[in-house]
Amino acid sequence: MARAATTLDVFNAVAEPRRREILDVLRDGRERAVNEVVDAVGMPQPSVSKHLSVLLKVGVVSVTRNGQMRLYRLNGNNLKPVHDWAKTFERYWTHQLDRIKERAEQKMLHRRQENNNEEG
Amino acid sequence: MARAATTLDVFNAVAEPRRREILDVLRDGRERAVNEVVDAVGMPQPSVSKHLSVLLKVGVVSVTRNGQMRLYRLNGNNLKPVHDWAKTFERYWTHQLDRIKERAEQKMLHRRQENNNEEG
DNA sequence: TTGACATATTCCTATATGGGAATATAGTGG
DNA sequence: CCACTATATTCCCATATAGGAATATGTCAA
Repeated sequence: MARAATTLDVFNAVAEPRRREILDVLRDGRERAVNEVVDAVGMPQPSVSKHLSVLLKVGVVSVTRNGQMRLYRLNGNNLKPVHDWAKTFERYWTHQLDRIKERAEQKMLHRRQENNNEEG
Repeated sequence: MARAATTLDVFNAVAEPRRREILDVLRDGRERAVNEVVDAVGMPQPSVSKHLSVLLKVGVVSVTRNGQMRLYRLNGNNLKPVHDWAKTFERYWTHQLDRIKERAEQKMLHRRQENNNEEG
């Protein structure tokens, strides 16, 4: 099997830096025409359209027609799974001192185990 | 250009569900031999080794030799960028009521604008 | 050395890009 | 209908998988 489709889920969709850039532009919640996004990120229009298409498929943005323009708006709540997952590792950077302490303790433990092995 | 390498950054590395599964197993911070991970996730050993290799390259795990075993340990703080980025969209799910209110207000605004356009 | 165990690596293949260029589609105003 | 603007789509191609199978590498134990 090859790599999963970028349109499979949010994790795959936001793995692409350009797409995160686009989402950053839309972060304020205001809807924007494709060309506004193009100007903001400085990528070719077809690229932006393609990326927006991926983001649309995973539901991270929604689109509305307005004349000849298509207004894209962020659907931020669909990024929650990414946040939630990453948050389960929060203690690794929140309680840095605790972690350092833990690691030191584990090292001590290992030393003891190794000594035991050598002795046994 | 093709899709970016999974070893390019953390976002690409954790886009793969199997790798997130492996990280979940290591989340408690205890180091584990490859076979322990294999038993925990129920994937073929070569797959696990490959995934661990990717995770190692982006620095999300570290490895230590112990006899014929290799003990992998989570390096959780390297997941912080993912958390930090996702967190910038936090208001979309934290202040749900506020968001609903905002959207309602934007709709009103649009209606007014449309009316203005029709009138003008 | 030999056998068993733990891991990593190699091969192979189907698949999914992402970018650039060119083009198609569609709505607007005249 | 025509020129113009805004977007989407199509083509083509180099590249990077992820999985399965088979195999190599490394280590321990007797």
